[in-house]
Amino acid sequence: MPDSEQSPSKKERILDAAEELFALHGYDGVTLRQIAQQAEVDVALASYHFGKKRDVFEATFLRRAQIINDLRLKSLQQMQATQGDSLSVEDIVTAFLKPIQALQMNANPGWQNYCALVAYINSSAVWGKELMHRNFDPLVNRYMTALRQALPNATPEKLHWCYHYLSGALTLTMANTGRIDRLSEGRCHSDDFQTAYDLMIPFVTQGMLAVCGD
Amino acid sequence: MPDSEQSPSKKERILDAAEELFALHGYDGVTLRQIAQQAEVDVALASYHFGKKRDVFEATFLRRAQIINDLRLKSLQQMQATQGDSLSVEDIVTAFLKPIQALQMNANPGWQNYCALVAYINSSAVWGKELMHRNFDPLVNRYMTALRQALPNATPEKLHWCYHYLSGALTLTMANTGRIDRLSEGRCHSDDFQTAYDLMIPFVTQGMLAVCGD
DNA sequence: AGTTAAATTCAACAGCTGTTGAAAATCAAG
DNA sequence: CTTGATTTTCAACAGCTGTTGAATTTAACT
Repeated sequence: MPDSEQSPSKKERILDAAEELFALHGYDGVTLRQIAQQAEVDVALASYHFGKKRDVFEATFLRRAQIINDLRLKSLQQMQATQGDSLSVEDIVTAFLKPIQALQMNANPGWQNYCALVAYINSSAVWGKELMHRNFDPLVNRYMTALRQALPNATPEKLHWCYHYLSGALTLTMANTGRIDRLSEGRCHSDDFQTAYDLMIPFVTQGMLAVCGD
Repeated sequence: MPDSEQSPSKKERILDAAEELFALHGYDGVTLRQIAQQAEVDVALASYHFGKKRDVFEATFLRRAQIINDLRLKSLQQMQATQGDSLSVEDIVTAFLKPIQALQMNANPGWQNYCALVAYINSSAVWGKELMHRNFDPLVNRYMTALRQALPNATPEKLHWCYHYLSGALTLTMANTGRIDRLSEGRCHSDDFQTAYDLMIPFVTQGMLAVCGD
């Protein structure tokens, strides 16, 4: 049963609605009834398909997580194929950020909502971080390995803190909160992902070299 | 009526409890009854003192906002007094980050909770950002002015994006989520603010110079 | 068409939510 | 102590919450 060119099933509509609402208001700021209403579906259907409310949230998170991981893995491998086996810091940072930039510039609004959802989970202090650890950290460790090779004199501690800063800048950008629009009085736009990521690459690259370089 | 060396009033206990719980679970993840229970106070007292639930949240946010602004303003002025009128990028970044580092390393746990609360608001996509704009952006603009002088060839757009990256790295650090502990398998600690901010300064400084330097 | 399973809705539940008006307690001042 | 104001509690409200079991519709297959 091909699902291309086909209106999304009710099950998928529930995840679409959950994706948007959870990203905007967080886990506790959304009710199953709001999700059902936006998906034009009965309240009980979410429980039937996914179980408890937390399972709805997890299903929303898991639906696209593997796709992002695959894109980022391919991005790193392709960079290694074209640039040789020893990558520069800029190569690694570029490989890490470009897939996210492409997703957020995508016409499909689902990916924008999903990126904001991941940002919400990443900056959440409670149970959400366990989801991040299980689903994203294995891939992040591949990038950490590449960084260790590009910066052989750096301590693991410094490398992790540098990734932490990258993660923070990336998270706030993915969250797409509109803060920069206000602060810059309209000169910058939260959804100008072209500029956001193109400038983030040299920023993070030189930051890492400053902290971890020889 | 002096309030030093005096056990905190019930009104203050409510704000202390709200500070901790809102920082941990977000606005919708906390009920007035939970706040009242932690403050060992009746439910209705929060409404009596502050009004609606949103007013409790705003009061929690406003209680310490001006103190942070004053500290940061003094920090910038002191840097200008000692370093002369033309500050380096590193001076400005240092003046911006050091007060927060001091607050989070403070023995008073209230400030740690408050820093996490500010991080929550800053990465929230909804009404919270208005609070940030009104209470923090005036001070941030003073720092932006200093940065414009230190980087005269940078466009305002690039400068704002650089501050955005700084803000992201800072927000994730203030949030103190424990993510870095997991990813680094115990090598780094979210609450090692000494290392966190000492490394953030060169990271952000060189990032800004790379994007906005000549 | 008939049968079986899956998908979807309906109806209802016990429990919790923010909020408020009245009662009670505490405090300040004469 | 009496008075009046402020603070704190009590009790209750209407409305919303997640969840579930039964009923109904839709789909799949013979």
